[in-house]
Amino acid sequence: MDGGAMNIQPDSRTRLLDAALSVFRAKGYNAARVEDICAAAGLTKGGFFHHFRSKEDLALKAAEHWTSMTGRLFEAAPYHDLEDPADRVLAYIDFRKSLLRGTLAEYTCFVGTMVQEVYDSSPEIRVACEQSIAAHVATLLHDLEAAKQLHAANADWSAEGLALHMQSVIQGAFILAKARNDSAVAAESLDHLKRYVGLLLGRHL
Amino acid sequence: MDGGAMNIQPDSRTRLLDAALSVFRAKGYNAARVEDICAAAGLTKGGFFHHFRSKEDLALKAAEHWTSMTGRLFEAAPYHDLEDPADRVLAYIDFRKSLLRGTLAEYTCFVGTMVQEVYDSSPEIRVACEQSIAAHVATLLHDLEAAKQLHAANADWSAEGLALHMQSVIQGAFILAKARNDSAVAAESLDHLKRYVGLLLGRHL
DNA sequence: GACGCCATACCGACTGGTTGGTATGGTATG
DNA sequence: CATACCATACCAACCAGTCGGTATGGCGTC
Repeated sequence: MDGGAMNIQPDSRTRLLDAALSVFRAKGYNAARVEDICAAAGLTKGGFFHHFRSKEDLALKAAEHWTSMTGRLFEAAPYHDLEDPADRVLAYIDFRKSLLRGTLAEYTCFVGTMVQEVYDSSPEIRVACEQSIAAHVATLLHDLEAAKQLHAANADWSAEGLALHMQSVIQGAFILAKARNDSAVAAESLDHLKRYVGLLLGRHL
Repeated sequence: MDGGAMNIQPDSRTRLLDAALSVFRAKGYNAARVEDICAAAGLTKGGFFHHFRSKEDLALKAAEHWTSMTGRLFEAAPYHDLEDPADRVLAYIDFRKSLLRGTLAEYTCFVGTMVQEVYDSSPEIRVACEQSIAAHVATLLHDLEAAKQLHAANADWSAEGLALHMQSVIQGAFILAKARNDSAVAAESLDHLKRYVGLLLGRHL
């Protein structure tokens, strides 16, 4: 009977992790107070420190949480069905573009936001963010390698380098969107990215 | 006699602004303490609050300072000498790549770093960062428009959109470099950017 | 099935260090 | 002596983390 589906809410620990994702993305790591996260999760500080040793510990676990959340999201995305790996890569960009909905804190990247703030002050968080990005790059890499093999086998760029460049563009698009308070600039940047990848893979303008 | 060239150091206000640039870039806006900046400038808090009303006021002035510093840097850069505007744009990217030297805090973008942290909590700082980016984009725009006119007059992209995309890539490259603690990934991303811009402007691979 | 026992989960008051900002006074210069 | 500039000393608010205590529920035992 325990742990059944009758509970409307996820358990407290998961609520804290979800709250960490949204509060850190909205206010940044340092400006976010532990009690902000507690309030968003419907708990008090006593409960928080029952689940996590420290705020930094929360950040580390939240990065893992982010990795598995986004992992499931992209695993379930429709672009995997296409036959040509180049089409899958281009459809991945379209999918990223379709995610640019709602507020900035809702669609921007948790680890990208956090790592820029703490890359120098918390090596552990930096590594956690690096690994999260690496895990996402890895999911792209197979399609990208297959697409290169098929359409640009002898080109002088590597699939991994291009996958990283794609992440650069996406992360940078978020920064521009934040600076201009407008998601349109991010969408335009993804259009350019799609055109570039298309050119590299033999698609015309 | 005042303000003459005999002083080895710039005046205190300028030292505080310079210190703000480096300390904010290394630690982030929120984690940076006023006294950190004072120490870096060789002053105490009393002196700081003689020149700036608040930490936020400093951030606003530092963004303007950043704009004029980088404005001079790019104005003096060698890429303006090239005849073809497309070559100037490509040489701009090379120049950006040549700046990827030293520590991350030394070469990353001040306003890009700051805006990601405070875009939601301080509208004034966000606008200051937006304007700084816009000013830099404007310096690129003339060359880019001329290059488009010359080499891709009928293409279905705009010079301004491409200039913004270039900034996206650069900002994103900084994030990846921070996450991986390695500037090589940023350089590779700029290589991709150069190839893309080259393709749009009729340069081959 | 009542009881003792213990682990998990959570609350909320408290603390000790930190930090943005202030008050005040000293000194150099014109 | 007025003003600009800057140091020392200080304050009040804030906040991560602690701690004593409570509620709940599972589990073995008689």
